Amino acid sequence: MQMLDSPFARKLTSFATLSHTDLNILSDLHQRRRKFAMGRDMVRQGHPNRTVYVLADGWAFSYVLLPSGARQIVDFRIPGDFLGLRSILFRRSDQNVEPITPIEASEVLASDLIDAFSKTPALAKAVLWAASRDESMVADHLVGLGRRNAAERIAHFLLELGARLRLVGLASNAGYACPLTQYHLADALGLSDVHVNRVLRQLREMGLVTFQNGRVTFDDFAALVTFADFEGDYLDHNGPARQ
Amino acid sequence: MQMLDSPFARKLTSFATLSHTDLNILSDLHQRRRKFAMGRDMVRQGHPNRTVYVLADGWAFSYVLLPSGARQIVDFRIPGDFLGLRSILFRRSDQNVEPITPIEASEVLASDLIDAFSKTPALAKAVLWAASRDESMVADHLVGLGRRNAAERIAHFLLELGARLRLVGLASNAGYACPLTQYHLADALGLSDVHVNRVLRQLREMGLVTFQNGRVTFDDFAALVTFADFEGDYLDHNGPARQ
DNA sequence: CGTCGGGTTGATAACTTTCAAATTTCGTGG
DNA sequence: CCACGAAATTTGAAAGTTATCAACCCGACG
Repeated sequence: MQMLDSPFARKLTSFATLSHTDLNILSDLHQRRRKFAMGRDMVRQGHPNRTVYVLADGWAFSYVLLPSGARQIVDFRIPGDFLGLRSILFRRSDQNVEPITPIEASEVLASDLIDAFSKTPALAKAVLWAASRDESMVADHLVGLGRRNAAERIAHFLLELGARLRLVGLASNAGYACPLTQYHLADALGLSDVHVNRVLRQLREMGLVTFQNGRVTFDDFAALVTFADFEGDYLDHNGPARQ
Repeated sequence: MQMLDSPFARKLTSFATLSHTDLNILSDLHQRRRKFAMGRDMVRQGHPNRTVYVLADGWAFSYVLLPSGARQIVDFRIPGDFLGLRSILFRRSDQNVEPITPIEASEVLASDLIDAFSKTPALAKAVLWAASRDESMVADHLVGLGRRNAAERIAHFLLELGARLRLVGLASNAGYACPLTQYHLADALGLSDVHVNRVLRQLREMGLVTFQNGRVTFDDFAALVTFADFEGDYLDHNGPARQ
Protein backbone atom coordinates (compact mmCIF):
# COMPACT_ATOMS: atom_id res chain seq x y z
CA MET A 1 0.00 0.00 0.00
CA GLN A 2 2.46 2.56 -1.08
CA MET A 3 -0.57 4.80 -1.71
CA LEU A 4 -0.72 5.62 1.95
CA ASP A 5 2.69 7.15 1.85
CA SER A 6 2.06 9.34 -1.14
CA PRO A 7 1.74 13.08 -0.55
CA PHE A 8 -1.70 12.83 -2.12
CA ALA A 9 -3.08 10.29 0.33
CA ARG A 10 -1.39 12.07 3.18
CA LYS A 11 -3.09 15.29 2.26
CA LEU A 12 -6.53 13.81 1.74
CA THR A 13 -6.52 11.72 4.87
CA SER A 14 -5.41 14.64 6.96
CA PHE A 15 -8.70 16.29 6.13
CA ALA A 16 -11.18 13.49 5.67
CA THR A 17 -11.86 10.20 7.31
CA LEU A 18 -11.41 7.69 4.53
CA SER A 19 -12.27 4.04 4.96
CA HIS A 20 -10.26 1.17 3.60
CA THR A 21 -12.72 0.84 0.76
CA ASP A 22 -12.35 4.49 -0.06
CA LEU A 23 -8.62 4.17 -0.15
CA ASN A 24 -8.85 1.20 -2.44
CA ILE A 25 -11.09 2.97 -4.88
CA LEU A 26 -8.70 5.85 -4.69
CA SER A 27 -5.78 3.68 -5.48
CA ASP A 28 -7.61 1.95 -8.34
CA LEU A 29 -8.07 5.32 -9.95
CA HIS A 30 -4.39 5.78 -10.32
CA GLN A 31 -3.39 4.44 -13.65
CA ARG A 32 -0.17 4.89 -15.52
CA ARG A 33 2.60 6.70 -13.83
CA ARG A 34 4.04 9.28 -16.20
CA LYS A 35 7.13 11.45 -16.26
CA PHE A 36 7.37 14.89 -17.78
CA ALA A 37 10.45 16.87 -18.62
CA MET A 38 10.81 20.37 -17.27
CA GLY A 39 9.97 23.31 -19.46
CA ARG A 40 7.66 21.41 -21.81
CA ASP A 41 3.94 22.06 -21.34
CA MET A 42 1.92 19.14 -19.97
CA VAL A 43 -1.42 20.78 -20.67
CA ARG A 44 -2.05 23.36 -23.33
CA GLN A 45 -4.53 26.25 -23.36
CA GLY A 46 -7.31 25.55 -25.84
CA HIS A 47 -6.42 21.89 -26.18
CA PRO A 48 -8.68 19.02 -25.19
CA ASN A 49 -8.02 17.71 -21.74
CA ARG A 50 -9.56 14.45 -20.68
CA THR A 51 -7.15 13.41 -18.00
CA VAL A 52 -6.29 14.63 -14.58
CA TYR A 53 -2.92 14.12 -12.94
CA VAL A 54 -1.97 13.74 -9.36
CA LEU A 55 1.47 15.15 -8.76
CA ALA A 56 3.67 12.59 -7.06
CA ASP A 57 6.98 14.36 -7.35
CA GLY A 58 8.19 17.70 -8.63
CA TRP A 59 6.73 21.17 -9.06
CA ALA A 60 4.65 22.67 -11.85
CA PHE A 61 2.65 25.82 -12.44
CA SER A 62 -0.44 26.77 -14.37
CA TYR A 63 -0.43 29.96 -16.33
CA VAL A 64 -2.17 32.05 -18.94
CA LEU A 65 -0.48 33.78 -21.85
CA LEU A 66 -1.88 37.14 -22.86
CA PRO A 67 -1.84 38.25 -26.49
CA SER A 68 0.56 40.98 -25.39
CA GLY A 69 3.02 38.24 -24.59
CA ALA A 70 2.78 38.73 -20.84
CA ARG A 71 2.51 35.62 -18.74
CA GLN A 72 0.44 35.35 -15.60
CA ILE A 73 1.04 32.39 -13.36
CA VAL A 74 -2.20 31.38 -11.71
CA ASP A 75 -0.82 28.91 -9.25
CA PHE A 76 1.96 26.55 -8.40
CA ARG A 77 1.32 22.87 -7.96
CA ILE A 78 3.31 20.80 -5.54
CA PRO A 79 3.37 17.10 -4.68
CA GLY A 80 -0.05 15.85 -3.65
CA ASP A 81 -1.90 18.38 -5.79
CA PHE A 82 -4.17 17.71 -8.74
CA LEU A 83 -3.28 19.02 -12.16
CA GLY A 84 -6.15 20.04 -14.39
CA LEU A 85 -8.86 19.06 -11.97
CA ARG A 86 -10.81 22.21 -12.57
CA SER A 87 -11.04 21.67 -16.27
CA ILE A 88 -12.24 18.07 -16.36
CA LEU A 89 -15.72 19.32 -17.09
CA PHE A 90 -14.68 21.64 -19.85
CA ARG A 91 -13.90 20.16 -23.16
CA ARG A 92 -10.69 22.06 -23.40
CA SER A 93 -8.27 23.50 -20.92
CA ASP A 94 -8.28 27.22 -20.33
CA GLN A 95 -4.77 27.28 -18.98
CA ASN A 96 -1.34 25.84 -19.59
CA VAL A 97 0.59 23.71 -17.16
CA GLU A 98 4.36 23.63 -17.28
CA PRO A 99 6.74 21.59 -15.12
CA ILE A 100 9.35 23.50 -13.18
CA THR A 101 11.27 20.39 -12.27
CA PRO A 102 11.11 16.92 -13.75
CA ILE A 103 7.68 15.59 -12.86
CA GLU A 104 6.25 12.27 -11.83
CA ALA A 105 2.50 12.11 -11.93
CA SER A 106 -0.27 9.55 -11.89
CA GLU A 107 -2.75 9.79 -14.67
CA VAL A 108 -6.45 9.55 -13.85
CA LEU A 109 -9.14 9.38 -16.47
CA ALA A 110 -11.59 12.21 -16.00
CA SER A 111 -14.55 9.90 -16.52
CA ASP A 112 -13.28 7.43 -13.92
CA LEU A 113 -12.99 10.20 -11.43
CA ILE A 114 -16.52 11.36 -12.08
CA ASP A 115 -17.79 7.79 -11.77
CA ALA A 116 -16.08 7.40 -8.45
CA PHE A 117 -18.00 10.40 -7.25
CA SER A 118 -21.22 8.46 -7.10
CA LYS A 119 -19.60 5.29 -5.77
CA THR A 120 -18.08 6.62 -2.62
CA PRO A 121 -19.46 9.81 -1.13
CA ALA A 122 -16.62 10.22 1.32
CA LEU A 123 -14.01 10.18 -1.40
CA ALA A 124 -16.13 12.45 -3.53
CA LYS A 125 -16.27 14.93 -0.73
CA ALA A 126 -12.56 14.74 -0.11
CA VAL A 127 -11.79 15.37 -3.75
CA LEU A 128 -14.34 18.15 -3.96
CA TRP A 129 -12.83 19.62 -0.90
CA ALA A 130 -9.44 19.63 -2.56
CA ALA A 131 -10.95 21.42 -5.53
CA SER A 132 -12.57 23.99 -3.30
CA ARG A 133 -9.35 24.58 -1.49
CA ASP A 134 -7.68 25.21 -4.82
CA GLU A 135 -10.23 27.81 -5.66
CA SER A 136 -9.79 29.31 -2.26
CA MET A 137 -6.08 29.59 -2.91
CA VAL A 138 -6.65 31.32 -6.20
CA ALA A 139 -8.91 33.77 -4.44
CA ASP A 140 -6.23 34.45 -1.85
CA HIS A 141 -3.73 34.97 -4.59
CA LEU A 142 -6.11 37.44 -6.16
CA VAL A 143 -6.44 39.37 -2.92
CA GLY A 144 -2.68 39.66 -2.73
CA LEU A 145 -2.45 41.03 -6.24
CA GLY A 146 -5.20 43.51 -5.65
CA ARG A 147 -4.39 44.92 -2.29
CA ARG A 148 -0.81 44.32 -1.25
CA ASN A 149 2.35 46.08 -2.30
CA ALA A 150 5.32 44.25 -3.72
CA ALA A 151 7.06 43.49 -0.44
CA GLU A 152 3.96 42.25 1.38
CA ARG A 153 3.00 40.29 -1.68
CA ILE A 154 6.29 38.45 -1.88
CA ALA A 155 6.49 37.86 1.85
CA HIS A 156 2.95 36.57 1.95
CA PHE A 157 3.51 34.35 -1.02
CA LEU A 158 6.59 32.72 0.44
CA LEU A 159 4.78 32.03 3.68
CA GLU A 160 1.76 30.58 1.97
CA LEU A 161 3.86 28.30 -0.14
CA GLY A 162 5.65 27.19 3.00
CA ALA A 163 2.36 26.36 4.67
CA ARG A 164 1.26 24.26 1.71
CA LEU A 165 4.56 22.44 1.62
CA ARG A 166 4.41 21.72 5.30
CA LEU A 167 1.11 19.90 4.75
CA VAL A 168 2.93 17.34 2.65
CA GLY A 169 6.03 17.28 4.80
CA LEU A 170 8.25 19.33 2.54
CA ALA A 171 8.86 22.39 4.70
CA SER A 172 9.40 23.51 8.27
CA ASN A 173 9.40 26.84 10.05
CA ALA A 174 13.03 27.11 9.08
CA GLY A 175 12.35 27.11 5.37
CA TYR A 176 12.13 24.84 2.35
CA ALA A 177 13.76 23.83 -0.90
CA CYS A 178 12.30 25.90 -3.70
CA PRO A 179 13.05 25.46 -7.40
CA LEU A 180 11.42 28.73 -8.45
CA THR A 181 13.32 31.48 -10.20
CA GLN A 182 12.74 35.17 -9.68
CA TYR A 183 10.95 35.19 -13.02
CA HIS A 184 8.42 32.77 -11.63
CA LEU A 185 7.81 35.03 -8.69
CA ALA A 186 7.47 38.02 -10.99
CA ASP A 187 4.95 36.32 -13.24
CA ALA A 188 2.95 34.97 -10.35
CA LEU A 189 2.86 38.20 -8.41
CA GLY A 190 2.32 40.62 -11.27
CA LEU A 191 5.67 42.36 -10.84
CA SER A 192 8.67 42.92 -13.04
CA ASP A 193 11.62 40.62 -12.58
CA VAL A 194 13.83 43.55 -11.70
CA HIS A 195 11.53 44.72 -8.97
CA VAL A 196 11.23 41.25 -7.51
CA ASN A 197 14.96 41.15 -7.26
CA ARG A 198 15.13 44.46 -5.43
CA VAL A 199 12.39 43.58 -2.99
CA LEU A 200 13.95 40.22 -2.31
CA ARG A 201 17.16 42.00 -1.35
CA GLN A 202 15.17 44.32 0.90
CA LEU A 203 13.52 41.42 2.70
CA ARG A 204 16.88 39.73 3.10
CA GLU A 205 18.49 42.87 4.48
CA MET A 206 15.62 43.32 6.89
CA GLY A 207 16.50 39.90 8.22
CA LEU A 208 13.11 38.40 7.34
CA VAL A 209 13.56 35.84 4.54
CA THR A 210 16.29 34.73 2.22
CA PHE A 211 15.39 33.47 -1.22
CA GLN A 212 18.60 32.12 -2.67
CA ASN A 213 20.22 29.10 -4.22
CA GLY A 214 17.02 27.18 -4.59
CA ARG A 215 16.09 27.60 -0.99
CA VAL A 216 13.75 29.78 1.04
CA THR A 217 15.02 30.45 4.54
CA PHE A 218 12.86 32.09 7.15
CA ASP A 219 15.39 34.20 9.02
CA ASP A 220 12.77 35.52 11.40
CA PHE A 221 9.54 33.64 10.98
CA ALA A 222 7.48 35.58 13.50
CA ALA A 223 8.54 38.95 12.16
CA LEU A 224 7.83 37.83 8.62
CA VAL A 225 4.34 36.70 9.57
CA THR A 226 3.67 40.08 11.10
CA PHE A 227 5.15 41.94 8.19
CA ALA A 228 3.11 40.00 5.64
CA ASP A 229 -0.02 40.03 7.69
CA PHE A 230 -0.26 36.31 7.28
CA GLU A 231 -2.85 34.09 8.85
CA GLY A 232 -1.93 30.58 8.04
CA ASP A 233 -5.28 29.30 9.05
CA TYR A 234 -6.83 28.87 5.65
CA LEU A 235 -4.95 25.63 5.48
CA ASP A 236 -6.86 24.37 8.46
CA HIS A 237 -9.88 25.00 6.35
CA ASN A 238 -11.33 22.20 8.32
CA GLY A 239 -11.60 19.77 5.51
CA PRO A 240 -14.88 18.40 4.31
CA ALA A 241 -17.41 18.47 7.08
CA ARG A 242 -17.42 15.05 8.68
CA GLN A 243 -20.93 14.34 9.76
CA MET B 1 -42.85 24.94 -13.69
CA GLN B 2 -41.67 28.42 -13.07
CA MET B 3 -38.25 26.86 -12.47
CA LEU B 4 -37.66 26.71 -16.18
CA ASP B 5 -37.91 30.43 -16.46
CA SER B 6 -35.48 31.20 -13.69
CA PRO B 7 -32.07 32.54 -14.67
CA PHE B 8 -30.60 29.57 -12.84
CA ALA B 9 -32.35 26.91 -14.89
CA ARG B 10 -31.75 28.90 -18.03
CA LYS B 11 -28.06 28.96 -17.37
CA LEU B 12 -27.76 25.30 -16.45
CA THR B 13 -29.84 24.01 -19.33
CA SER B 14 -27.93 26.08 -21.80
CA PHE B 15 -24.88 24.01 -20.95
CA ALA B 16 -26.16 20.60 -20.01
CA THR B 17 -28.87 18.31 -21.22
CA LEU B 18 -31.09 17.87 -18.20
CA SER B 19 -33.93 15.38 -18.16
CA HIS B 20 -37.33 15.99 -16.64
CA THR B 21 -36.25 14.00 -13.62
CA ASP B 22 -33.16 16.09 -13.23
CA LEU B 23 -35.16 19.26 -13.37
CA ASN B 24 -37.54 17.95 -10.74
CA ILE B 25 -34.75 17.07 -8.37
CA LEU B 26 -33.33 20.49 -9.06
CA SER B 27 -36.55 22.15 -8.23
CA ASP B 28 -37.03 20.08 -5.06
CA LEU B 29 -33.74 21.40 -3.83
CA HIS B 30 -35.00 24.92 -3.75
CA GLN B 31 -36.40 25.57 -0.39
CA ARG B 32 -37.39 28.83 1.18
CA ARG B 33 -37.19 31.94 -0.90
CA ARG B 34 -35.42 34.63 1.07
CA LYS B 35 -34.93 38.35 0.68
CA PHE B 36 -31.87 40.30 1.79
CA ALA B 37 -31.50 44.03 2.18
CA MET B 38 -28.66 45.77 0.44
CA GLY B 39 -25.53 46.63 2.34
CA ARG B 40 -26.01 43.98 5.01
CA ASP B 41 -23.72 40.94 4.76
CA MET B 42 -25.46 37.67 3.88
CA VAL B 43 -22.42 35.56 4.62
CA ARG B 44 -19.67 36.48 7.02
CA GLN B 45 -15.97 35.59 6.89
CA GLY B 46 -15.14 33.07 9.62
CA HIS B 47 -18.76 32.25 10.32
CA PRO B 48 -20.32 28.85 9.82
CA ASN B 49 -22.02 28.44 6.50
CA ARG B 50 -24.26 25.46 5.94
CA THR B 51 -26.47 26.82 3.20
CA VAL B 52 -26.01 27.75 -0.40
CA TYR B 53 -28.13 30.31 -2.20
CA VAL B 54 -29.14 30.58 -5.78
CA LEU B 55 -29.51 34.19 -6.75
CA ALA B 56 -32.90 34.78 -8.31
CA ASP B 57 -32.86 38.53 -8.45
CA GLY B 58 -30.39 41.28 -7.62
CA TRP B 59 -26.63 41.61 -7.49
CA ALA B 60 -24.15 40.77 -4.75
CA PHE B 61 -20.41 40.50 -4.37
CA SER B 62 -18.01 38.43 -2.34
CA TYR B 63 -15.04 40.10 -0.75
CA VAL B 64 -12.22 39.80 1.71
CA LEU B 65 -11.28 42.40 4.28
CA LEU B 66 -7.59 42.80 5.03
CA PRO B 67 -6.37 43.77 8.49
CA SER B 68 -5.14 47.00 6.91
CA GLY B 69 -8.74 47.85 6.26
CA ALA B 70 -8.44 47.43 2.51
CA ARG B 71 -11.21 45.54 0.77
CA GLN B 72 -10.73 43.22 -2.16
CA ILE B 73 -13.79 42.15 -4.08
CA VAL B 74 -13.29 38.63 -5.37
CA ASP B 75 -16.28 38.47 -7.64
CA PHE B 76 -19.71 39.77 -8.42
CA ARG B 77 -22.70 37.47 -8.39
CA ILE B 78 -25.61 38.02 -10.71
CA PRO B 79 -28.96 36.27 -11.15
CA GLY B 80 -28.55 32.55 -11.78
CA ASP B 81 -25.31 32.32 -9.81
CA PHE B 82 -24.66 30.35 -6.67
CA LEU B 83 -23.68 32.13 -3.49
CA GLY B 84 -21.32 30.30 -1.18
CA LEU B 85 -21.08 27.18 -3.29
CA ARG B 86 -17.35 26.95 -2.89
CA SER B 87 -17.54 26.92 0.86
CA ILE B 88 -20.12 24.19 1.38
CA LEU B 89 -17.35 21.80 2.20
CA PHE B 90 -15.63 24.09 4.62
CA ARG B 91 -17.06 24.49 8.03
CA ARG B 92 -16.86 28.24 7.83
CA SER B 93 -16.86 30.75 5.04
CA ASP B 94 -13.60 32.35 4.06
CA GLN B 95 -15.26 35.35 2.46
CA ASN B 96 -18.06 37.80 2.98
CA VAL B 97 -21.00 38.26 0.68
CA GLU B 98 -22.81 41.56 0.54
CA PRO B 99 -25.85 42.49 -1.53
CA ILE B 100 -25.51 45.45 -3.85
CA THR B 101 -29.20 45.63 -4.55
CA PRO B 102 -32.10 44.06 -2.69
CA ILE B 103 -31.75 40.33 -3.18
CA GLU B 104 -34.08 37.44 -3.74
CA ALA B 105 -32.48 34.08 -3.36
CA SER B 106 -33.46 30.45 -2.92
CA GLU B 107 -31.91 28.70 -0.01
CA VAL B 108 -30.49 25.21 -0.53
CA LEU B 109 -29.19 23.07 2.29
CA ALA B 110 -25.58 22.14 1.65
CA SER B 111 -26.22 18.54 2.66
CA ASP B 112 -29.16 18.23 0.26
CA LEU B 113 -27.03 19.47 -2.54
CA ILE B 114 -24.32 16.95 -1.77
CA ASP B 115 -26.89 14.16 -1.58
CA ALA B 116 -28.27 15.11 -4.96
CA PHE B 117 -24.80 14.65 -6.36
CA SER B 118 -25.06 10.89 -6.05
CA LYS B 119 -28.70 10.76 -7.14
CA THR B 120 -28.43 12.33 -10.52
CA PRO B 121 -25.07 12.40 -12.24
CA ALA B 122 -26.20 14.81 -14.93
CA LEU B 123 -27.24 17.40 -12.42
CA ALA B 124 -24.13 16.81 -10.42
CA LYS B 125 -22.05 17.49 -13.46
CA ALA B 126 -23.98 20.60 -14.30
CA VAL B 127 -23.54 21.98 -10.82
CA LEU B 128 -19.89 21.03 -10.76
CA TRP B 129 -19.51 22.69 -14.07
CA ALA B 130 -20.97 25.87 -12.64
CA ALA B 131 -18.49 25.69 -9.79
CA SER B 132 -15.62 25.17 -12.17
CA ARG B 133 -16.71 28.07 -14.25
CA ASP B 134 -16.70 30.22 -11.13
CA GLU B 135 -13.16 29.24 -10.42
CA SER B 136 -12.28 29.93 -13.99
CA MET B 137 -13.70 33.40 -13.63
CA VAL B 138 -11.69 34.05 -10.52
CA ALA B 139 -8.59 32.96 -12.38
CA ASP B 140 -9.40 35.35 -15.22
CA HIS B 141 -9.92 38.10 -12.73
CA LEU B 142 -6.53 37.28 -11.29
CA VAL B 143 -4.89 37.50 -14.69
CA GLY B 144 -6.38 40.93 -15.17
CA LEU B 145 -5.02 42.15 -11.86
CA GLY B 146 -1.60 40.76 -12.53
CA ARG B 147 -0.97 41.71 -16.09
CA ARG B 148 -3.19 44.52 -17.30
CA ASN B 149 -2.99 48.22 -16.70
CA ALA B 150 -5.88 50.19 -15.27
CA ALA B 151 -7.60 51.01 -18.55
CA GLU B 152 -7.40 47.51 -20.00
CA ARG B 153 -8.47 46.12 -16.67
CA ILE B 154 -11.61 48.22 -16.50
CA ALA B 155 -12.48 47.72 -20.14
CA HIS B 156 -11.99 44.00 -19.85
CA PHE B 157 -14.02 43.81 -16.71
CA LEU B 158 -16.98 45.64 -18.18
CA LEU B 159 -16.96 43.35 -21.20
CA GLU B 160 -16.75 40.22 -19.12
CA LEU B 161 -19.59 41.29 -16.92
CA GLY B 162 -21.60 42.02 -20.04
CA ALA B 163 -20.92 38.54 -21.36
CA ARG B 164 -22.08 36.95 -18.13
CA LEU B 165 -25.21 39.05 -18.06
CA ARG B 166 -26.02 38.17 -21.63
CA LEU B 167 -26.07 34.50 -20.65
CA VAL B 168 -29.04 35.19 -18.42
CA GLY B 169 -30.66 37.65 -20.76
CA LEU B 170 -29.73 40.80 -18.90
CA ALA B 171 -27.44 42.48 -21.42
CA SER B 172 -26.93 43.04 -25.13
CA ASN B 173 -24.12 44.36 -27.26
CA ALA B 174 -25.50 47.80 -26.59
CA GLY B 175 -24.93 47.64 -22.85
CA TYR B 176 -26.63 46.76 -19.59
CA ALA B 177 -28.06 48.11 -16.37
CA CYS B 178 -25.36 48.07 -13.72
CA PRO B 179 -25.86 48.97 -10.07
CA LEU B 180 -22.15 49.14 -9.26
CA THR B 181 -20.47 52.28 -7.97
CA GLN B 182 -16.97 53.37 -8.88
CA TYR B 183 -15.90 52.18 -5.44
CA HIS B 184 -16.97 48.67 -6.36
CA LEU B 185 -14.87 48.81 -9.49
CA ALA B 186 -11.92 50.11 -7.51
CA ASP B 187 -12.11 47.37 -4.90
CA ALA B 188 -12.59 44.66 -7.49
CA LEU B 189 -9.79 45.83 -9.75
CA GLY B 190 -7.22 46.77 -7.15
CA LEU B 191 -7.26 50.46 -8.01
CA SER B 192 -8.01 53.62 -6.09
CA ASP B 193 -11.44 55.16 -6.50
CA VAL B 194 -9.88 58.31 -7.86
CA HIS B 195 -7.98 56.48 -10.53
CA VAL B 196 -11.03 54.51 -11.58
CA ASN B 197 -12.86 57.74 -12.07
CA ARG B 198 -10.11 59.15 -14.26
CA VAL B 199 -9.81 56.05 -16.41
CA LEU B 200 -13.55 55.86 -16.81
CA ARG B 201 -13.53 59.38 -18.18
CA GLN B 202 -10.71 58.42 -20.53
CA LEU B 203 -12.63 55.44 -21.87
CA ARG B 204 -15.70 57.59 -22.31
CA GLU B 205 -13.75 60.30 -24.14
CA MET B 206 -12.20 57.70 -26.38
CA GLY B 207 -15.71 56.75 -27.39
CA LEU B 208 -15.42 53.18 -26.11
CA VAL B 209 -17.69 52.73 -23.08
CA THR B 210 -19.78 54.91 -20.83
CA PHE B 211 -20.26 53.95 -17.23
CA GLN B 212 -22.84 56.35 -15.89
CA ASN B 213 -26.18 56.58 -14.16
CA GLY B 214 -26.37 52.93 -13.32
CA ARG B 215 -25.80 51.89 -16.89
CA VAL B 216 -22.93 50.57 -18.96
CA THR B 217 -23.16 51.60 -22.60
CA PHE B 218 -20.88 50.12 -25.21
CA ASP B 219 -20.31 53.12 -27.47
CA ASP B 220 -18.08 51.12 -29.79
CA PHE B 221 -18.21 47.46 -28.94
CA ALA B 222 -15.73 46.23 -31.53
CA ALA B 223 -13.16 48.85 -30.65
CA LEU B 224 -13.58 48.12 -26.96
CA VAL B 225 -13.03 44.42 -27.53
CA THR B 226 -9.83 45.18 -29.38
CA PHE B 227 -8.68 47.66 -26.80
CA ALA B 228 -9.29 45.26 -23.92
CA ASP B 229 -7.96 42.28 -25.75
CA PHE B 230 -11.12 40.44 -24.90
CA GLU B 231 -12.00 36.97 -26.03
CA GLY B 232 -15.48 36.29 -24.89
CA ASP B 233 -15.11 32.61 -25.52
CA TYR B 234 -14.56 31.43 -22.01
CA LEU B 235 -18.28 31.63 -21.58
CA ASP B 236 -18.73 29.05 -24.27
CA HIS B 237 -16.60 26.89 -22.10
CA ASN B 238 -18.56 24.14 -23.64
CA GLY B 239 -20.37 23.09 -20.57
CA PRO B 240 -20.00 19.71 -19.00
CA ALA B 241 -19.02 17.17 -21.60
CA ARG B 242 -22.21 15.48 -22.73
CA GLN B 243 -21.42 11.89 -23.43
C1' DC C 1 -31.88 73.47 4.72
C1' DG C 2 -28.04 70.37 5.99
C1' DT C 3 -26.05 66.12 5.39
C1' DC C 4 -24.41 62.21 3.04
C1' DG C 5 -23.06 59.11 -0.56
C1' DG C 6 -21.38 59.26 -4.96
C1' DG C 7 -18.68 61.53 -8.44
C1' DT C 8 -15.01 64.86 -10.26
C1' DT C 9 -10.65 67.37 -10.54
C1' DG C 10 -5.82 69.06 -9.50
C1' DA C 11 -1.30 68.68 -7.39
C1' DT C 12 2.10 65.91 -5.35
C1' DA C 13 4.22 61.72 -3.73
C1' DA C 14 5.07 56.85 -3.91
C1' DC C 15 5.68 52.76 -6.15
C1' DT C 16 6.92 50.01 -10.17
C1' DT C 17 8.46 49.44 -14.76
C1' DT C 18 11.62 49.85 -18.43
C1' DC C 19 16.08 50.04 -20.45
C1' DA C 20 20.80 48.95 -20.22
C1' DA C 21 24.68 46.60 -18.67
C1' DA C 22 27.54 43.91 -15.52
C1' DT C 23 28.04 39.80 -12.73
C1' DT C 24 27.26 35.22 -11.13
C1' DT C 25 25.61 30.44 -11.55
C1' DC C 26 25.18 26.21 -13.78
C1' DG C 27 24.96 22.52 -17.19
C1' DT C 28 27.39 20.53 -20.95
C1' DG C 29 30.89 19.21 -24.14
C1' DG C 30 35.81 19.03 -24.77
C1' DC D 1 38.42 19.08 -14.65
C1' DC D 2 38.04 23.25 -17.31
C1' DA D 3 35.97 26.29 -20.75
C1' DC D 4 31.99 28.19 -22.73
C1' DG D 5 27.43 29.76 -23.42
C1' DA D 6 22.94 30.19 -21.65
C1' DA D 7 20.15 31.33 -17.87
C1' DA D 8 19.57 33.73 -13.65
C1' DT D 9 20.68 37.48 -10.68
C1' DT D 10 22.09 42.15 -9.64
C1' DT D 11 22.48 47.21 -9.93
C1' DG D 12 21.75 52.07 -11.67
C1' DA D 13 19.14 55.72 -13.82
C1' DA D 14 15.11 57.51 -16.01
C1' DA D 15 10.30 57.21 -17.22
C1' DG D 16 5.57 55.90 -16.30
C1' DT D 17 1.67 54.56 -13.73
C1' DT D 18 -1.13 54.81 -9.81
C1' DA D 19 -1.99 56.35 -5.03
C1' DT D 20 -2.81 59.90 -1.76
C1' DC D 21 -4.37 64.24 -0.14
C1' DA D 22 -7.46 67.92 -0.57
C1' DA D 23 -11.18 70.29 -2.45
C1' DC D 24 -15.46 70.86 -4.66
C1' DC D 25 -19.87 69.52 -6.92
C1' DC D 26 -24.39 67.51 -7.07
C1' DG D 27 -28.68 65.16 -6.29
C1' DA D 28 -31.37 62.44 -2.83
C1' DC D 29 -33.50 62.62 1.41
C1' DG D 30 -35.07 63.47 6.18
